[in-house]
Amino acid sequence: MNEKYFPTEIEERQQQRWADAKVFEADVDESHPHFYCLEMLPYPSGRIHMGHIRNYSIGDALACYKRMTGYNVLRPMGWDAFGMPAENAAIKNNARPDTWTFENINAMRAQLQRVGFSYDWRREIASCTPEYYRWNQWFFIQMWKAGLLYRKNATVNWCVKCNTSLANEQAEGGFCWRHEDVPVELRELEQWFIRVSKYADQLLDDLDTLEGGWPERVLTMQRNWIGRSKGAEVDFAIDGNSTASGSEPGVIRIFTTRIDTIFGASCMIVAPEHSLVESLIASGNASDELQAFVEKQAAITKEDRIAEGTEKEGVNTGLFAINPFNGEKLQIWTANFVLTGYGTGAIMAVPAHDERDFEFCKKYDLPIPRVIVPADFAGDVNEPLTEAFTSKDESCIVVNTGEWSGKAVPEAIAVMTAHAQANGFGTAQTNFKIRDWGVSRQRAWGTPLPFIHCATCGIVPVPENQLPVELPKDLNFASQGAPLAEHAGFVNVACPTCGEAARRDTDTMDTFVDSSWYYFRYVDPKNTELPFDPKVAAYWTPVDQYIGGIEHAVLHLIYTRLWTKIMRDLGLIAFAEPVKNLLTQGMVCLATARCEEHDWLNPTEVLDGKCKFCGRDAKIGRTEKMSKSKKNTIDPDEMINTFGSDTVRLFMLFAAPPEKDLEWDDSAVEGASRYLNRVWRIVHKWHTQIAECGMRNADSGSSAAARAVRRKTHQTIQRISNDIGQRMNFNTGVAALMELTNAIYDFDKKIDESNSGDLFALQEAMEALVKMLAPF
RNA sequence: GCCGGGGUGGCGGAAUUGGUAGACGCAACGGACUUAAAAUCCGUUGGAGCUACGCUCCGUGCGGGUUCGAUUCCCGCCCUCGGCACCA
Repeated sequence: MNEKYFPTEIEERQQQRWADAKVFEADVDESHPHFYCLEMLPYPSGRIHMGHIRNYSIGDALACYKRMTGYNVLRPMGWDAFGMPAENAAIKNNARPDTWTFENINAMRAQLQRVGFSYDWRREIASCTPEYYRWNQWFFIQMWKAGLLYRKNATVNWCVKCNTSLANEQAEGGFCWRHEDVPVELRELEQWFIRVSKYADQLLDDLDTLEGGWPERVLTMQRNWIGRSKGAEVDFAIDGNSTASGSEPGVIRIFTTRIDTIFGASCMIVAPEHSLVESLIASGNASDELQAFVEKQAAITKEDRIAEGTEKEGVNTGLFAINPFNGEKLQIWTANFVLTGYGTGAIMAVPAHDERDFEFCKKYDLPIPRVIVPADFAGDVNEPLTEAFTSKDESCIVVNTGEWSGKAVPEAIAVMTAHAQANGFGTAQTNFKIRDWGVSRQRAWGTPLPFIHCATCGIVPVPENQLPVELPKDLNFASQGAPLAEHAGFVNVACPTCGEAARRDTDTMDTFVDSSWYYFRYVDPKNTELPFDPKVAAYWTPVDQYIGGIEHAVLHLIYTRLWTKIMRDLGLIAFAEPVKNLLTQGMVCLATARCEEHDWLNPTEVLDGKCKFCGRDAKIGRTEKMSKSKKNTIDPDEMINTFGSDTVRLFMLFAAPPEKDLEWDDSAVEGASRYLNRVWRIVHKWHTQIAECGMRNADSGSSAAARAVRRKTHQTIQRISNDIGQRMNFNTGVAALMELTNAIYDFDKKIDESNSGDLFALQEAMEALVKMLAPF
């Protein structure tokens, strides 16, 4: 037996047949259950890489399985086509970013088609086309009208490499999301913001409805990022006699989640940037020590100040505040660990029940009165604590707290908040870590903001019948300035309201706007009246299965959830969450190799542990995510030329469960290829005979061997349904098919060709095998 | 420090949630076919032991526990990978 199949030839022929038969095109069809299978759309960088192939192979297997089990499946693909690399290429070559982008799209589309992914290419979108981005502009105008979009002067994150401002989500930990080694600067800029705060509660609460469908860690990351804390703001009057001038009574407003511990307040602490400190210094009444401390803190970046292990430091301001609950006079300090930008920038320090406050008050010898004890507490409340008591047990009891003593913590919080409210010195308050989304970008290759600045009318939205505001094709990228602002034909317009000369907004939108709603456009990609027809969207959406990388856990995936809620409020859709099930696939990894002389080496440049170029030892490093800079990449095209796309896809689905990282292994790829050849050979050995004899009666003289193979066939069908349909464990599904193949080979040795029952069992097994292999 | 994942052969990983641990594959070794090689096929492959064509014991990070039975459940540790973290 020397037959071998030639994958490239077969695949090409088959792909043509699929295209001719339009098998992947799906439209609204109420007679079938529907399934929306979506993968995160790629940025058109120029080349498809293995990470893409893995992502789309997972989606393809699922989509194919769903189609085969009777679903009407929507499976689109598109391009996240605005962004920096195109603009950088334009600057470098003084060329047009659209030319670069579309060349890349064409190349990458051809690659994807060659892999044979089952996309409905009629629905392809590219976010940089006016047909697409006009709806970004339309959304912005709707949001502006609804008060969800506003403009303000703000301190924003600025990446010098991107040469633009960034949203908070894109500057996590003080570094740019695209340039992880570039710390962001802070700049004052007038910017557009989307009012995320209005949706903060929903964004958090609705995460509960995703439980089970989304990975726990993504839910956790989002919960952390949204960062809700419920508490109260309380005003502490500043003791008038304590100010040097005696003329400035004022208050300090603090935020606390534990108003029940207010009798345990030992002192007040404000941030060094707090207005109280500022005015104290301005009035000349600050001590030298205080002044020096504030200057010192101002010189330290926020990241350093909150870094782990930074010792708590503070200075007494000399002022006093009055505890509104018991009239106690408290010293007011300033300290490095109290930050502006969270809460009110001022706290009451309750050292007995907060570790940070404990550390601080211990250091500066401030009192540590205890006001919370466990329900079964039998000791002496006034016994000094050796550490903060921070139990979150709801049965804990409030003590030494006047009329509220003896109440359990939750009740104490409720009634004490009510008391503060009733007496006008406090209110219930919820704080969030998440901030409004700064969406302005000082770049030219993005969606123009559809607003006009008029000296008399202020900000005027472009009338909807004038959309899209198109990006000029003749921008000058050679100049060092901002191409849009320098383009007179773009900038200078008549005000739509008064007709006087006015200026267009010359910033563009964050590209995360494009990806926040793109998969709604797929359902109705040619619509010229609306972003999409709500009726068509009602059929296909929400997305049944979304597949993509974990890196978007708090970026894209939080923005798109927000956008969905906004679209719901605009009446376009009727649900709050866009994605029912999320799969975050692991990375594709490979060992790195490094030579002293030639730095990172491609695996093909290492021969027997030596560098191909100089013969020095090539050190094999850790396996890491494939990346160009480390040269540990494998080119999908090369692999497909050698083995065929079916082998590459089968290997990726078989080598690891989808959410785990996958280590590239050449031998295992060959194993996948061997397996497909094995299937091909056994089918070719028998297919003529089977085709000739047709279906046989299963009962006629079925042998023990035939019964065994039939049992295996049906067990395998059961396993595949479970592995793909329920668990999305493609690796065990492939293993099941390999077992069935082995069983067929066993049977092949025992088969009695004159026994029609044997032939039937063989036909049934092989037909089932080939069908079940199709999704992979 | 807090919240999640996870720890199983030489390797990637199974065990569909309390019922034969190591499926399937890779690598390795032995054999068949071949003048030879490739390809293919067959066999062995967690460890130890034995009176050895079968059987016994030990084995799922460590120590206990529940159970007729534990990789799976409970208690206490260790390690590891993510996320969060002076958030008041």
